[in-house]
Amino acid sequence: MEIEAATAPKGRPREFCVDAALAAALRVFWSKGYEGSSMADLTEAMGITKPSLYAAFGNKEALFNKALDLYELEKTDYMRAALDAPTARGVAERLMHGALDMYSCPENPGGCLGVINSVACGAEAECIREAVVARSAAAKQAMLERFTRAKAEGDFPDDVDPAGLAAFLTAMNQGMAVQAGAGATRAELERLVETGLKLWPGR
Amino acid sequence: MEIEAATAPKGRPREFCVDAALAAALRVFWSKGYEGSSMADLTEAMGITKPSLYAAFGNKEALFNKALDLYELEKTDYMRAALDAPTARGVAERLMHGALDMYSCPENPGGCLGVINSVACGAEAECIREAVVARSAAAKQAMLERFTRAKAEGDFPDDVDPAGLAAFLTAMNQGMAVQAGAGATRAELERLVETGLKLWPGR
DNA sequence: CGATTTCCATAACGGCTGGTATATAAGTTA
DNA sequence: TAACTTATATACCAGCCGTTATGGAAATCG
Repeated sequence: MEIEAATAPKGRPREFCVDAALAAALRVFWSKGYEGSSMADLTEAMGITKPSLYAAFGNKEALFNKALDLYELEKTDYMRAALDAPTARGVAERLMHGALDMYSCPENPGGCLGVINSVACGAEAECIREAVVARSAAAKQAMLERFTRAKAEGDFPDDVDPAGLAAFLTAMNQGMAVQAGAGATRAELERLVETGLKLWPGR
Repeated sequence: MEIEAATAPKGRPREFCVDAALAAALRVFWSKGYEGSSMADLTEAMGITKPSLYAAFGNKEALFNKALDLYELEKTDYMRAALDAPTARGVAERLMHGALDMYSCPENPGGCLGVINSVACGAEAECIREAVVARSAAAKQAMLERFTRAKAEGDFPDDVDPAGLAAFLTAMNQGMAVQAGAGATRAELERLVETGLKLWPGR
């Protein structure tokens, strides 16, 4: 019956924290990409051995997908929050500033996990790529819907279309990610954001 | 003495065309990235065996650098041409349309060789990454100088700075590359370019 | 012609890849 | 205590990685 949380894990309890290990794995994937991260890199960073990793997470691909879930959960929630801004300009501001904070946070690896793993890869990582691309497509779709509403509400002129604006904002985010991954300083990214917002239509 | 071109290659002549093989190698690197391209992939696409490859090009890294030279030479010369446009807006137009044509040409692999290999990689490909990043930094620097001149010539308002504009255009290019690599259609990229040019300051 | 030089093809190298089989340690339940 | 269940540690697997040694084929030079 056991309605309460399972208080009796029958066998020997594991000696490591699954969440902490997953967070460590995320950092590795984030800085080296899926293909560039070897199992040796991962186990060393996670502080566990290979059998423990396989028992807890399945395999490398499953581990990546769980790391991707974690990434979306705690690293890109600024995106969801941004879409709640009252105006299209507010959305753009929150989105760019959120990206800026994330990409220039010294505790994070440079760049964006999604961009890193969606550009190109060998044959065996193709399914990873597809998974990542699908997620970013969903994000772009949400932006498109938000801007369609914004246009109906008169947030920007008639001669700019919502799809173009969504693609534009996505491109700015991706460009920031690439430049951050290439070693751009926070000041440089700030200039980029400032320029992008200066060019943003309306207000 | 031999002032004329060497007409007497002493030993057995090679049976393949070096330029064609290099072009084939470029396509592989361009679609799979440096790490994702195995020697087997390369030799198969180039139609030669591994010893021939090593004799003609050195090793994988040297082959990549030569492919990168070829890429810059014949795939990104639109960038150099763009900087010669009479106005900053002309530069932006040529740059974006040039990128659009290249990224949506069905004969090319999707994406940008530079972006693909500058985002992240394992330890052994770090030197490749640095080489690619250095080149794109040079391109950005050329753009910065062009826009500094443009500002002096009054091509755009005082409240936008040349560095920001260079970073912005670079970001647009990188965003297009990422989206093209993720499977965006030409129509989608056209919308992105159109929007970007609509937001461009002045005129 | 013979000698020399270079290229091609086969096959192998050590090392690393992601993934496991086996044995032992560390807990719980009875 | 004995029986059971699960985690850990070591060692290992087949397969691929980039790279190279070896042996023979094809050209020019003397």
